[in-house]
Amino acid sequence: METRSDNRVVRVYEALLAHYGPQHWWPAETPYEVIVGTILTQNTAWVNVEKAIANFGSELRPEAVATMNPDRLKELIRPAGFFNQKASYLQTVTGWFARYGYDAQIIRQVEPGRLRTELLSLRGVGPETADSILLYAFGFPSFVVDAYTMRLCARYPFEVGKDYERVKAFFERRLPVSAAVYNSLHALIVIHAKAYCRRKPLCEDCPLAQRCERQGT
DNA sequence: CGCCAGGGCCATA
DNA sequence: TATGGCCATGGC
Repeated sequence: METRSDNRVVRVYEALLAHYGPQHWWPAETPYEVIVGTILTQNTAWVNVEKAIANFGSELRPEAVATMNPDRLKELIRPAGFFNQKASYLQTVTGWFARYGYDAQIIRQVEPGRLRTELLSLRGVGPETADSILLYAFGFPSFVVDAYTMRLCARYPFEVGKDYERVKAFFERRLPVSAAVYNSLHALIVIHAKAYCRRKPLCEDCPLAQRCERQGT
């Protein structure tokens, strides 16, 4: 098991960075908006999340969502799909945020492992959502693994299984402990997947073409 | 039309 | 541990 001596992950990162340019996520104004986005985007196209986010108007604040009528909340997030469960999930994670006074600065003082455990205990927050909140809402160096990351691993190929925690550790062991790097690489993986996923011609110019067995998808 | 998107929960074996 | 059904909308 190579780790630091294994720079394949860094090479992929550098190739994607050179091809697509620096990425800075998450598209949101506040940490709470990131949290809302992580729930709404679960198995959902981002364009639909944007519609739902827009419906909130000035009520995209934890204080407003916490006390909002569930039926009204469902109506606001309807475009994002799965609105029955997601309305419940949103109020649950908002309740978690309330434990810290809705204060991102306070949360940033807490040990991230403890926050991760708390988040994972919430109904509606799985590993990807928890890591997205830690990384993109609060800036902790917690690498996010999503379906695109799994595909990259399978096709590049990186020989790591499909267990979430194993894949997460695989990347974290091979990258500098840096929220900026984790943020950038996850964003690049998604950008890359969107660019090449399900394209007919398949990528002659794919930045990973040298090693990627089956380009595209 | 059918497919699926920046998942997660739950029941079943 | 590991599948499979389920949730729901909108773009293509």
